[in-house]
Amino acid sequence: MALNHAIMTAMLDTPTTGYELTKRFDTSLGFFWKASHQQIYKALRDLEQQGLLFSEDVPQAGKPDKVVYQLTEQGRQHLDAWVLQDSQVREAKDDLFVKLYNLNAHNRAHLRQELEKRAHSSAEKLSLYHRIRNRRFANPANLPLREQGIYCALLAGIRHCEMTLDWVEEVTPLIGDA
Amino acid sequence: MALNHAIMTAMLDTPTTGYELTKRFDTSLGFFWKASHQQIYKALRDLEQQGLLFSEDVPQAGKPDKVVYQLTEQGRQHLDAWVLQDSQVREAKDDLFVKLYNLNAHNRAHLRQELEKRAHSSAEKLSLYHRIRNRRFANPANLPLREQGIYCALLAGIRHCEMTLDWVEEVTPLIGDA
DNA sequence: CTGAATTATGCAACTCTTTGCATATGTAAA
DNA sequence: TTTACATATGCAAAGAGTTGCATAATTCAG
Repeated sequence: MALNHAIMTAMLDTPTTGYELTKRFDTSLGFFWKASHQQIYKALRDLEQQGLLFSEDVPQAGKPDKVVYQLTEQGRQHLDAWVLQDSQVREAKDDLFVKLYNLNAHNRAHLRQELEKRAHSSAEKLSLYHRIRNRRFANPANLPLREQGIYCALLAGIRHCEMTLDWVEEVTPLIGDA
Repeated sequence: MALNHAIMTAMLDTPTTGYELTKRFDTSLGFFWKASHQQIYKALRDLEQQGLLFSEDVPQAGKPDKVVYQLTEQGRQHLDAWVLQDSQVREAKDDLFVKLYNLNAHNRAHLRQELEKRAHSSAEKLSLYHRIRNRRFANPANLPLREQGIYCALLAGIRHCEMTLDWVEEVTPLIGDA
């Protein structure tokens, strides 16, 4: 159950609320692990019950009150131990490839559009990744080790987007008819 | 529920048993969509109940009897319609990236090993993909359209493996300490 | 003939994810 | 002042996937 570990990872530095996590899971770590707010709030409660997090109710003026969670020492140890476990690769499941197996004259125009959409969203994400790299990783060699790890993940994201763009450019003519 | 569609896709050409599908989901379509035999047999029964497949019991000599499923006309139409729907991109969830966010002096050696393992399995898969390309797609321009679609998917697989190999090579020194 | 492997299928429990619905407070614009 | 938006949290049902267990026929090696 890596969602729990992703959540704990997101809390390594700073105590956080479910709401903030939800937003962060749309960026940064969220590039590699998506989760809905329903999942997150549930996971936070579960993790607290397991003693891996603890929470404080924080009343706020001008906003609804919030619940701030942070890692316990046990949580930190649990996370450390998890990182040292072997990870099994869970292959991506992607509709688009299944659909490509169905390519025919009747759906080729649609599938070309899907490829374009894919390229478009890759291009957008790529430019976001570039902005992050320029802002946060301008001089990667001098970063603390953990930041380097995050940088490695970012580089994977960048490469993935670039690959998708190249691939779409390569295969669009194969699908042809435009 | 794209598993159902993946199964129907795998049956476009030939009637098939759950057992054969299970094996095929370790290759070909299975590169892009994994499923266990428990999932597959269940899905086959469900699809038959929905009228998208129909089955024949085939007694065999020298082996246990089998149940051969094939697409109904309704199933074919359903699949066609599904291909024309917009597909939402379900991002890959990958432990390894979450773990990289936890990089520290204590786990760097382990994470370097994980990267190596990843590179190794990518290299293996890549050589398998190359074999498939040479055997089945030596002259892609002359293939029927549907085969071209399959070829596009294969090219994505190839690029993905290559990307992974390049990425591991790039980031291994960043993790360093070896 | 016994035990292992292959072919062939299935149930049940559990975990994980998605989807739809729900609630409550406060701010800012129309 | 009504409406929309952002903040902040949650329940419940359904769908999808994993894991463990189970069965049964046949072949083949030892």
